[in-house]
Amino acid sequence: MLPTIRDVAKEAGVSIATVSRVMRESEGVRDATRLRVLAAAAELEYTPSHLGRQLAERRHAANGIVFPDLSGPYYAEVVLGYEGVAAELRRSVLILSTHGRSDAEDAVREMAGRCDGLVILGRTVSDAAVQSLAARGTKLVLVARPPIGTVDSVNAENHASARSLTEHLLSEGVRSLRFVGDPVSSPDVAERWAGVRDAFLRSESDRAPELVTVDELDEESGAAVADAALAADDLPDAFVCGNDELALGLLGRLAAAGVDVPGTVMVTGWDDVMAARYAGLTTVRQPMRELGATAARLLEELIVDERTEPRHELLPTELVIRSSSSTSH
Amino acid sequence: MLPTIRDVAKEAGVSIATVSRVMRESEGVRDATRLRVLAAAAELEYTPSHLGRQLAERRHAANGIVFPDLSGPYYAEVVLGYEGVAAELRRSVLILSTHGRSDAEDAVREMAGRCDGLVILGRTVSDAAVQSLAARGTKLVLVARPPIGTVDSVNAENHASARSLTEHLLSEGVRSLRFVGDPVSSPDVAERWAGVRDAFLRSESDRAPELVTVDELDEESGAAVADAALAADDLPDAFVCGNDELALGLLGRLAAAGVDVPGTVMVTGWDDVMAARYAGLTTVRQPMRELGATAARLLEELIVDERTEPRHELLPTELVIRSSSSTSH
DNA sequence: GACCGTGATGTAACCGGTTACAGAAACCGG
DNA sequence: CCGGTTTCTGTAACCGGTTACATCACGGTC
Repeated sequence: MLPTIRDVAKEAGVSIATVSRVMRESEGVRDATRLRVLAAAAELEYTPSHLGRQLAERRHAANGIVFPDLSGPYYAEVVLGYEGVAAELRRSVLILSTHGRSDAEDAVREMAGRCDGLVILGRTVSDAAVQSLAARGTKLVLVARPPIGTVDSVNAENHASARSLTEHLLSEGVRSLRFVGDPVSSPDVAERWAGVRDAFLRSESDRAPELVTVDELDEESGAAVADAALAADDLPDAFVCGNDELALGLLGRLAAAGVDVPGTVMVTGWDDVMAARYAGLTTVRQPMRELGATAARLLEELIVDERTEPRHELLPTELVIRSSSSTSH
Repeated sequence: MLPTIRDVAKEAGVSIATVSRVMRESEGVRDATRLRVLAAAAELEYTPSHLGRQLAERRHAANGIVFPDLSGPYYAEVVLGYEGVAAELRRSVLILSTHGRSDAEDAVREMAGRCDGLVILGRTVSDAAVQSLAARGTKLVLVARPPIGTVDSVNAENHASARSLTEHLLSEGVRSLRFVGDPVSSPDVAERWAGVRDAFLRSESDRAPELVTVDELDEESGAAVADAALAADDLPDAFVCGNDELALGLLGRLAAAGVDVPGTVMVTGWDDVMAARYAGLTTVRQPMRELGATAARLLEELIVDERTEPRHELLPTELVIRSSSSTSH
């Protein structure tokens, strides 16, 4: 059994209140007493229990972050950005992946009970669950998800970059475009699709852009889309994918089939994950770390400053043109 | 203020002990009473406080995982593998990156005070710190780090795959080899370098393998190594890198300089991160997720079963030959 | 020498649960 | 209808800290 504050008090011949004051570095303890307590604490290798302290102070000094499914590089980067700032603020970080689990909302609620605040990435929990957490006073920041009620949010700009991307493709001679993604499960993807469609329709293109819905935003799904298109001998001028992993999967399958990219078909992704650079994939760069870091700062404000008026951050993105959509790169 | 067990007791007209029994689903509560308590709990939207519960039970139902620096894809994967299993076991997961911080050991100790057990990746904390945690009774599992005392460990096999890799390179005609990495800060890298050197020396090669030490195992360092070699006009037949990120950085710079890979120089990495596939990088695949998952299971055994004899797991690896070291791929 | 103010320390209530043990209620057979 | 079980519920101590308030010792002042 680890030593408690009472053991130290007995060892030093003082009361537990004095030990507490010394450990918390409060004022009003005589130097002689302080040294005696410190000596006793060192002797017993005493460290104050977080549990006792947290219960008395009614705070956790810990925040949580919830992310979906078996996150690829995108979420990992966001979480790392978050962790960096949280650690600076001397807060512990709890993570929770809702991967597949049907009891995700329970798990989130459970985590809320261990934290002073929560960051929620994407559509991991229902709007109703977010509302109910907020109603119970849980401090919340949403990332990659549109604001709900008066809950803070951090998002990357999607519309403008969707327009730039589409205009780039049009200027490269693209006349038919197929968007790959799942606008329902990912708010980001929904905005991207809307932005691409609008920009495409605004041009004098002959065909409306198509939408191919996939279940998961991963390489496998991208490969499946490529297979289907190859089997039907139905390739558009460009595949615009909702994220890089879809695009990479698609690209790999097209290359295996000997299709000329970008000659026959162009492919673009979104996020600019590390692999995109090496695959020569045109994409839209998101500040992934910065998304997490910003969320951590907003959450801290909510907890420490008791800020009440909501804030919504929109971080800039950047079109990155590579060889998968351009002959000059 | 959130409702407490006393509020529910008053609302239901019972004692707090009864409420506790109902919430814990203990035996021996009459159905009529149980329903009354559940109704009161629902009415007040009561959820038991983790803090109070944990203090009374003297357990956290949470584990921590410590990883170095601002981890690239490798650590992210290990953490995800860990999280998946921990969540199944209904344990919360705390993460801590020791990135640069000089007070890393304090932070780890702090985290130990919040958890029932800890997984430590790589050389994030000193051997002495590990020993001292173990001595205080903290349940520990080391990953990607050789065993210390009687502390559990999980590692990927390095020697055999280092030999396979080296033999592959020799069979491709490599006569001079330069290893890139930091054997001091990473035990894995140290083993890899030792394995490569041994295998290379055992052949009838004319030159001993060289070692180039870098500060960080990232793309930037790899690029710097390439730059230095190019500037000195001193390219070996093969760069064998301690991880994929070094290799990718190196590869990118060589490609930019118009050097023929694998014709003029071959490049290999380690880990098989996602980007390695798209860069055509020869590497050694590690079961990254499985490393984390195994660590989670070992830790659970330590905590639940009070197992005392240490276990050391060695997970298999696999040589993956791609175009960066082979003309036939 | 009595009085008072100040600063150091101790006492005890409290944070929100769990649980050993005591006590009450319900049930049983005779 | 009574005593003995059995089953349910309540009381109170405890987990390990924090902190408001009481107390006490001490030094200074008149």
